[in-house]
Amino acid sequence: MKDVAAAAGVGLKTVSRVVNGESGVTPEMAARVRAAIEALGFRRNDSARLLRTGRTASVALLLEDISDPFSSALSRAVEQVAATEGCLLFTGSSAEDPARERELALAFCARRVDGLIVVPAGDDHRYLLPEIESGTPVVFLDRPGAGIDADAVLSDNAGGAKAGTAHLIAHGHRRIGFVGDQPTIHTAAERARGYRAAMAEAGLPVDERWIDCGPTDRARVAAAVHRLTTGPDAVTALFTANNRVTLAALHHLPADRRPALVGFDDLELADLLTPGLTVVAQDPVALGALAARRLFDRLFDRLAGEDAAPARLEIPTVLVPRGSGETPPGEG
Amino acid sequence: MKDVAAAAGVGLKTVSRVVNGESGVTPEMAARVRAAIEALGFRRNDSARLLRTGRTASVALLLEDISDPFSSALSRAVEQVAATEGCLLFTGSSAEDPARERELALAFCARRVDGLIVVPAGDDHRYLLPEIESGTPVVFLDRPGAGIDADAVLSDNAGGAKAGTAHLIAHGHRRIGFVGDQPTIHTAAERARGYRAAMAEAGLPVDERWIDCGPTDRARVAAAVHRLTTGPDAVTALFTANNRVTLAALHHLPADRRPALVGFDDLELADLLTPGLTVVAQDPVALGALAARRLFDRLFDRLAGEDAAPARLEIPTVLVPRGSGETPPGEG
DNA sequence: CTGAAAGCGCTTACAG
DNA sequence: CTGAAAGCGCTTACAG
Repeated sequence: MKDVAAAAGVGLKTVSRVVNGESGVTPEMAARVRAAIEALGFRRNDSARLLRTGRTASVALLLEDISDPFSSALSRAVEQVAATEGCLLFTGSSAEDPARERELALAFCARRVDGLIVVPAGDDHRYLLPEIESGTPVVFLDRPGAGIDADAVLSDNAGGAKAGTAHLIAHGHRRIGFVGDQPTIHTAAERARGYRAAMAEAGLPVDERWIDCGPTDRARVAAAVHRLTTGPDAVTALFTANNRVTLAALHHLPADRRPALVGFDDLELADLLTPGLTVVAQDPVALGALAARRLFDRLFDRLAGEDAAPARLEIPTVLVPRGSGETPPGEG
Repeated sequence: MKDVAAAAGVGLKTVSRVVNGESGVTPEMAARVRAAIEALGFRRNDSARLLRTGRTASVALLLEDISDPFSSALSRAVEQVAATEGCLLFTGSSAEDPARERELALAFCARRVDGLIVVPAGDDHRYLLPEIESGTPVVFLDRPGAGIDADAVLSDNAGGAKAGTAHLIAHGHRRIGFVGDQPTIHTAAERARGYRAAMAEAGLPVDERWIDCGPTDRARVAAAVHRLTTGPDAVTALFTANNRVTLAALHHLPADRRPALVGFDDLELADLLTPGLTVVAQDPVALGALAARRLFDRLFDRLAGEDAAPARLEIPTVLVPRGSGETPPGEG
């Protein structure tokens, strides 16, 4: 910019004005500046501009793993809202590792992103308190933050699991297995709660052995599914409480010896399986968009009165019957 | 930082030294600085630091659509390499719109990202020449850049399509349809080339009506598939040249009246369909990782001699037989 | 070991 | 309409 000013024989401020399209520059002066810009191949350094301005026009989205379809759908939705607000988007994956989550979150904050959306991996987010106090809005997504009173945008996990379980009950099942993620994970706990609520509401007893929570690797899920679906006490239906569990269960149980099955979270091609896979579908686009809107509302102080308090916002789920969840107990 | 220096009663440089863990500070001095940092809740502003340093420790990845599984797998791979190099990652989606691609790419460059990886949407990338000349490395991914001599990391599209088509030929097919994306798209053209090469190599004639390229929306693909698979001249096998085409074809053709089918690009659950879906699988993780490594090699001048010339790097594809591509002509 | 000065590339007041 | 000065928050080179 200094070079451009020198080449055009004008002051720095005049170059700045031309670059920013501000009014109050004689046409001939502007032309001279533009010629110099062209000749020198000048492009404004936005990082420098933003340093002076105080904002960085960027937000960060911290995910569990961006290659996961759920995460990438969240990303797209957040990106779209950010673009509307003139912001670029940083993304990062914690790989479900609390230390990495923290490291990345603080790295984003050190860059002074204008806001941060976090899909939490850890169970203690107090490290973000100084950031929030110093004015960086933080919104938690998919799971609430821990030890911290901040906005959270979540699926109606309990409601969805309850609806899915009730659907199996409505098709005649009484003995229903629940295979889920580690109970320390908020979504897993909520979904188990929904399962229990549906059983209780139908007046059905729950044998604790029907509930199998833990890591979602293939081997563990296969073992759980095998245990639940064999022997004299076998369940007649299965509620698989997340994507990876559902996938592992489908692989372990060939279609011809599969109990009724409802999964939490939709899968591409789910409708082309035989039978089609019945799921409780989340709406990642709505989740991501709402989280982003909330973030910008906070950033631009658009929240007034009681809206301004940290809130937990829920997005409903939708039950999509496709065949696997409508099989009566006998056929299993 | 100024405040910290004042509170600790030391110079700016001493604070800087403590923050950066540089040696040559008396323990008691360091302690005083650390106390002040703690008391004031100071966190270094990396954006300012990076302005002085000249680098931004960030790279950008410009995708077609991050919510697409292929794109998000690329992202994850790029992110992982970037993390190794201490860089954060910007991501953005062009939505296959050349104007948006350009706008985003230039916005990233204006932020002075250290490097840019682009999955091209447009057909003219000369707008990036000044950026490359001024020292920002650019690597094209999945498709080559146009009008510009830059690195490109691609799948072996022609080879993959040739292998997929040859696989159908090996199973007795002579009349094979090819349904693909718009021929202006590099990958689509390359895959069509591979199809023709396989047919030529087997000495089989190609009826031009067997090749149907165009937009990949459901309606158009359904029409194409319908036309190709009905009537006296129906083909006995179909090569669907990308993900969306394969998906649309699967939806249009129920399993019981489906010709043999090989798709380009893998799909989750493809192995659970009946029959399993035979595909030519790309390796998005290898693609993304190689592009990122190439970018950093350029950034850090690790390329010597003839390696330094802009290159086109290819990643092989893998044919995964699962059933749909091994049906003989009679059964269609 | 420590710090005052200059500067990264821009913008924000403020005079002319 | 135009520009010189000061400053965003840090680091780099240089004295002490």
